[in-house]
Amino acid sequence: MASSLEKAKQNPDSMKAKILTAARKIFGEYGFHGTTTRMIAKAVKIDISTLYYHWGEKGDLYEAVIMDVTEGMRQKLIEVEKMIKGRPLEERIRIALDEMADYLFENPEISNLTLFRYFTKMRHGSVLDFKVPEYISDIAFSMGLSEDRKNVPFDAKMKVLSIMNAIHNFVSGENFFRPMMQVSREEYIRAAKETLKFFNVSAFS
Amino acid sequence: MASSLEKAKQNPDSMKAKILTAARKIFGEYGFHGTTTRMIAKAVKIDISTLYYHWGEKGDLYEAVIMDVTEGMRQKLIEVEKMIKGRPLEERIRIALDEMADYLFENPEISNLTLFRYFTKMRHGSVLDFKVPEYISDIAFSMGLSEDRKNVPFDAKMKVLSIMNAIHNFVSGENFFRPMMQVSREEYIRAAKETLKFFNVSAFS
DNA sequence: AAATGATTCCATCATTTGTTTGAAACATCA
DNA sequence: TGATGTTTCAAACAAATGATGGAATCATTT
Repeated sequence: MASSLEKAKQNPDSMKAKILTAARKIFGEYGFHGTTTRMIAKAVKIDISTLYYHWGEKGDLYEAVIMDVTEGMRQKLIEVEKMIKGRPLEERIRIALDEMADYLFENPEISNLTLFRYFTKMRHGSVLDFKVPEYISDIAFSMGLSEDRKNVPFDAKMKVLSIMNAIHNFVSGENFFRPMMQVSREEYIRAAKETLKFFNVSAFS
Repeated sequence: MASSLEKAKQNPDSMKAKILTAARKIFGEYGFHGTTTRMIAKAVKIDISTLYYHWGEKGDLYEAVIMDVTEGMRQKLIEVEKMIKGRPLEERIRIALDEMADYLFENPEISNLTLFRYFTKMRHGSVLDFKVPEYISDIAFSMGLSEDRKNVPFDAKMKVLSIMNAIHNFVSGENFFRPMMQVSREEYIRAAKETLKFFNVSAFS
């Protein structure tokens, strides 16, 4: 399925991979409709037809981007789950929030694209909305909100959604919020993390 | 400034107002770039040139929409502030969350448009990013997070942002999250409110 | 070196999209 | 009624955008 994507990621210097990387960033900033194939081609400094040669139509490239960031998140979540295994709850929460925030602040397109997907209607209905439910359940289980990894209660899922979105909000909102607060990036990230902990640590105690 | 908008809102049956209402909804669903003037015209069942006759260019209509929803939020917040005045903190939080959630679930375009604005770059830089800081500060003050209405500490603003965005997330995310949870709208709204209270009540105690 | 296949670009097309023009329909009021 | 101003629509335009064909370039193999 993702063999085209996988091949592209194997060598990050390949044209296909470079296009994907640029597309990730630009789709993340402007959204699907706000992005033109020409914008992406320009960023990679190639002709637009080269882009089409490698990825086909715009929608296919977008789909590849979504799969790419989804896979990145999945990997990171597995990594974090290993880090926190066995520790006491409060520590688990603190570490997980820290790690996820760092990861997303370094890759803000992930948050952007994720929120885009949650909140925007695609003009031609997107046929690509699987997988989210999966890792929401995984996180819920990993946080001890559910006995059963597969059958996670509705309320637990809502909590996980709330936490994940809160992180995404601070990451994606940086460009809007930070100028309005007039703080440095470091200060902003520090405060975002603290705010996240403020709400989450007290809630799970 | 908004006299054109005000005039339109005076008579909700006026063509100008009908266009505005449709624009609110469609811009909310598809975002600025995802919306075409033709989509809006079609929704109102008028010719596209009639739309231009009343509102001028797309960007101006969008701006009017943003001002409209912003004003709606401001009004609602004033209303809520009056309702909760003098009550104990926990009650204030519960009522405020309930009220704001109800209001936004009834007017989801507000949440959509708000989040869009926070997270999306406009291709031609939007010159319209005032006012948000204002009412963030107002809420912080009203919640007792700041002594001074005008000079609200950074961390308090971050908390308010976090709360407001959490509500917006559930409202705007309904179309994505609810099918994935397989619950009714009522059930979803109930759970959203409970989740909001779960995080916020414990945090402020 | 020649042949083959892969990659890139230039030029171009068809559609969509933002916007305008000008004439018709409608309303208002002298 | 007729004249004047307002609102509406059909038609058109220019620019932007998604997409493609074909020639040129580059790389690889024989």
